[in-house]
Amino acid sequence: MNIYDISKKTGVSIATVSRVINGSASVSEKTRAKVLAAIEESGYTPNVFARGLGLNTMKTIGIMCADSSDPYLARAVYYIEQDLRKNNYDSLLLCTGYDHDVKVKCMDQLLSKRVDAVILVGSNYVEFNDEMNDYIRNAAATVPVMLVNGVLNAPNIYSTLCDDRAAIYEVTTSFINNGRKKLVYLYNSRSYSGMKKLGGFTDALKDAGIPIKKDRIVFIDSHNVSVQGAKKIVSDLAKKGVKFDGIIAADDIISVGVLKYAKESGLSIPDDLFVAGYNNFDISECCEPELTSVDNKLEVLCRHCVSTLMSVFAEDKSVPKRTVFSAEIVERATTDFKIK
Amino acid sequence: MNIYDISKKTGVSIATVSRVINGSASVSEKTRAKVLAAIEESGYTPNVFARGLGLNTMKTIGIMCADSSDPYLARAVYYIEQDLRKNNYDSLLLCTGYDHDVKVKCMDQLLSKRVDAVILVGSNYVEFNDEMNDYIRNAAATVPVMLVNGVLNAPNIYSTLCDDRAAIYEVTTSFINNGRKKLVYLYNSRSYSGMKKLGGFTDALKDAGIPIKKDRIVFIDSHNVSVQGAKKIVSDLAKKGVKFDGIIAADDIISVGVLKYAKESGLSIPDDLFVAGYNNFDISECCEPELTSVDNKLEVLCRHCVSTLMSVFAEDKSVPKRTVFSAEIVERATTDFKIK
DNA sequence: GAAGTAGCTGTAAGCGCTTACATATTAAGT
DNA sequence: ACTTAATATGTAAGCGCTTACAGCTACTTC
Repeated sequence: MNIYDISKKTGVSIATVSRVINGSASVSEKTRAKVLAAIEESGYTPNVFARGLGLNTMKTIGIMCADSSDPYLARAVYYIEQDLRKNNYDSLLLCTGYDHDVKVKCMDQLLSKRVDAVILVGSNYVEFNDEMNDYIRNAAATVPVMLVNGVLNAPNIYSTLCDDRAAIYEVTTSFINNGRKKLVYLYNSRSYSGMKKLGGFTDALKDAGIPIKKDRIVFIDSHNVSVQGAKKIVSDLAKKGVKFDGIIAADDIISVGVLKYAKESGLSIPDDLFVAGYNNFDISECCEPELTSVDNKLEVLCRHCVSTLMSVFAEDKSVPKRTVFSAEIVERATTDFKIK
Repeated sequence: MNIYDISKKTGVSIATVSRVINGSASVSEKTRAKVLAAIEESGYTPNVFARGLGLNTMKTIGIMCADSSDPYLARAVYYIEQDLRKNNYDSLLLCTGYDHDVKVKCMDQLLSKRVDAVILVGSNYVEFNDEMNDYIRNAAATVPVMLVNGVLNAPNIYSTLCDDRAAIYEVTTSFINNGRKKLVYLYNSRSYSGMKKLGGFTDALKDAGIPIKKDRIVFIDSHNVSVQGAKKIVSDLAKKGVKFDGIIAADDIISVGVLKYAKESGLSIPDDLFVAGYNNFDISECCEPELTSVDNKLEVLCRHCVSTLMSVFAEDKSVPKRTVFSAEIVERATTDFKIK
């Protein structure tokens, strides 16, 4: 069952059938109707490979994310896939992990599949070390590259992101305004966005005239990013004699570890300790007490990313290269911000 | 840059280049090396569309899941994508939602993309009403269909699943053996697997000689499957005068709602109330007290599904049509099973 | 040394579609 | 009725690859 069958069935040439399929103009209404009826009746679907050969596109977008089982990234993938499909694009998903070489390899793989664009989901793709971003710039020479939560200034690269720095700055300032001066920051990513967040924390301290101490800024490597891992790290910190009355974490799961530590060591939250997380996951509502967190507007970012991509495809010249949204602080029971 | 360029560069015909690319035999070592070197040097990648036209496959598998932002399904997608890629297959992801018509449409879309197989992830694809499963059987006429957590007996359909019925039976029996007789079962899916779980619950009651009461078996529709939604449902149940000393839920998130209700109404867990969930999500470790749950071996299922698919591709005649794994009950602080 | 054989390699015919260009049809203007 | 332009359709040349088949070379074997 191919285009020739439809051609025979209707008595028109395959060119006309093709025109109908592609919605091209200059086909008479009568012919169009006849062809569509034949297609409908026979259940014919054009062969995508042949189509791809001719059009050099298969209406497929490559989505790269480090780990689609991460609730944050999973949600992003979901939103993106939904919106892409609404626009008649399919999604080729690659979970790359956090290793740079794997990312590069995956990018090659996507490009070799001739995807129409690549969407990089998550702040971990744009490295702070800019040389490592060459693979993204190279890709952009072939297809548009969309960054969700990452920034890279180069032709054909578009960014949609959330002002993470401002959000952490605000959280930190709220802690300070409520008398919490012994602050600890726990972070798990040295990506562009990870460093921005960290900057938000240190800037807030600076602006409040609080000295920045190295041992209060703790990096947690990926295999310790779990409830138990984070709990142990806070516990170790306390054992080392570090005092704290407020802990801000770059990811909710880390904060939950902090809560578990607090419970175990009899700390009362929020009286003895303020805790805030980031991402506003489901878990921030599941834990006890419920967690103050930063909602970084993932759905907004993702939808905007897709709509931007569609504008790029439409060769809309006024497409913004970078769009920044504001995060929203969702206060729950682990903090008590009297002063705003 | 195409196969002709490589042909020119090496002085062999395109047929030979093609043979090298496809690893076909009967190419001399010398020629092979020369061609590979040229490919390497020029960074040539075969055009997948042309390849697809010739071979009628693009080494792409369609993955359908209702909602990749659901932590359970997200993890499944992750495992499957990983394993598929290890086997040089790419993943075309479609999040279909729970609406039957959308599922059917998505299946068509996948088939029209000429995927090499379809993997349906999640128990919601196989409907208890068997007529509704025709779309799956039809698909299986074209490509192998793999079910993760679903069963359908038809040619070219392969199932990998977990014995959910046995798991719920065991949990329920453990509740009963510990003196909990006023049990409530909360479920959110009438899929094949959902009905099996429910059967596990009722069978356990039957075998223990406990009468089954309708108002203790509560269906929660999808928009109430959330912490707050579940909390309200339990609260309403209590208001209606239903007494309970044990609640078993078909999903962890529902159980967390139960915990929130218990806290609010001053119930002590596990003394006043046993609670068990299902799926053993991250959240079961985040909530307070930590949740007893059923680990249904998702990773095992997914990896087995992919390896089965590879066997199907290899035309291995001894591929099992159905493989059942046992779930594992992970006891945490919301129950206290003295007797096993 | 002729004939047969095994191992490589090349030729060319598709795969099913798109589209530039040529041609046929129709409508409009005089 | 006759030209001109606009519209509708057909023809055929690709797109870049795979692969059946044919052809060539270099060995055997008697």
